[in-house]
Amino acid sequence: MSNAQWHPTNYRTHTLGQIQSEGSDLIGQEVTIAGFLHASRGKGAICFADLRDGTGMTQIFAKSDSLGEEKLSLLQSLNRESTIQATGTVAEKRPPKVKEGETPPPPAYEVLVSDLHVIASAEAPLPLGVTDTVSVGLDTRLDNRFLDLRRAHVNAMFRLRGKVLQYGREHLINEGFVETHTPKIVATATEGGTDLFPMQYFDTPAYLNQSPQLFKQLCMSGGLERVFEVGPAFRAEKHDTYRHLNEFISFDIECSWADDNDVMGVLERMIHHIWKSIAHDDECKSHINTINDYRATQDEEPIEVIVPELPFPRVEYDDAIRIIKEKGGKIEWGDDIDAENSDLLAEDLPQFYFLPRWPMDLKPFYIHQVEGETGSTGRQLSRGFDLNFGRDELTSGGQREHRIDILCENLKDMGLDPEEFEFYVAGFRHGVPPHAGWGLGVERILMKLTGASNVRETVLFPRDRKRVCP
RNA sequence: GCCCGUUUGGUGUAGAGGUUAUCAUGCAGGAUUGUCAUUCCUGCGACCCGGGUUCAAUUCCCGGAAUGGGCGCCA
Repeated sequence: MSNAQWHPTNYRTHTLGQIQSEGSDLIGQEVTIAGFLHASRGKGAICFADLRDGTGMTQIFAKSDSLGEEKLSLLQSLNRESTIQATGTVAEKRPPKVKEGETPPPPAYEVLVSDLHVIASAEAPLPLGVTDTVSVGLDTRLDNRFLDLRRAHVNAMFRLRGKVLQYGREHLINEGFVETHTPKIVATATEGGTDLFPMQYFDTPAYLNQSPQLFKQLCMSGGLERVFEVGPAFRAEKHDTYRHLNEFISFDIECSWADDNDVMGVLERMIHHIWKSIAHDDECKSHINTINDYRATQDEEPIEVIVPELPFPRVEYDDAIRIIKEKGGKIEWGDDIDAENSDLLAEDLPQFYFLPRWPMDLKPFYIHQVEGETGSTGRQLSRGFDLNFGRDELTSGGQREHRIDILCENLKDMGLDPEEFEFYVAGFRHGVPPHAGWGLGVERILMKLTGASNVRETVLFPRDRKRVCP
């Protein structure tokens, strides 16, 4: 299952995955394994128990003559999900009976146990069943997330999340980006567009940062050339939807000597790399299969990793408005494109698509504008863009305003005081490269990859309007 | 913030103004079994809170709380 190198630990000589993958070489050998008691069968003179760890499953087989009466009945009386350590010899499992015409499964291996220790017994009943066929409400699941995570398809989701981040990082590093971290505790108020969580920083009022935006830009002024950051962003919006969280992880980049088109290129190449790598990674394929096995029990269509073609379609704002109007959507030039109108737009766009050249009025003060670039109504366009998938916005980005006089004007136009942003504005006073960047919602891209219909599925311990615990 | 829905064993559900409150899963006990999320038998366990209408409310009405969905805003 995993390409990782598993060294023996104090509690086990082999992982359960190793018992299966290296089983033919281990036959007759004594091993010590450990795991969760997934299921057990047999209350008589013998007992079969399935053990599960982070690498796979293995059956242990216990008989009174090899394990002893006392430990056999201990195993038989143990509640499922208890953790145990077992020692015994590896053997090939007897193949299961198969119906005529069916192909027998590949050989599997089991451990004939000679010794057993209960590490931590599980209380019954479980707040939610790890192997139960009954479905469980999201709230119950999140209240008992540690147990929910033991379910195979939920576990697979978070292993895929790690892979998305890994391949994303890998790509950006290959394009010369340096991983950075910017502060999450900030003194200035909002850069616009959202409410912030206030907090007390010793004697000074402060906030949790809504994005690394302003600091990424200072890195450009600092000559770091190309930076990326994977970190939390906090928004105090009281939204309650399938796609919003009050704490989410943003995959952010900022790139010097580049415009909006240049960083759209970085973004589509990175997403292409992530999708392609996942489609070719055996571990990822197995996670996708696990998710699809679960989806089948819920009568949901299987998910498929379709590597998107490069370049992604680009639909400029001006054209988007025209297309939406042609399709009968209610919208005027200058309006934001809401979810319903995005549905109309996405009818002819199966996967990712860029929406470049938004009206300057709809974009934050730090977005660049090129004089003379106006839309069909004659109003000023910006070098800001979105990346959508279907109705959902995954990324917001653009070329940044590096001209200090225009930057200060933009601040004033949006009702902000340049003096409050002095720490930021100062970065433009002593030479600065033209630069561009974007922020990608990790949870949202994971939703697209895994078919999750709620963003909370993609976060271990989601923070939403009603939940700060666990 | 606005609109709509839901709330029944540990979990997920069915249902009705008067029922022994359904089913599955789980749990307990027993039988069986080189099993394959074992099979079979027996048992255990529930109507969100407050007020109102009624002879009678878990069921109808009002309020609250919790929860699900849609919208706005955003990533």
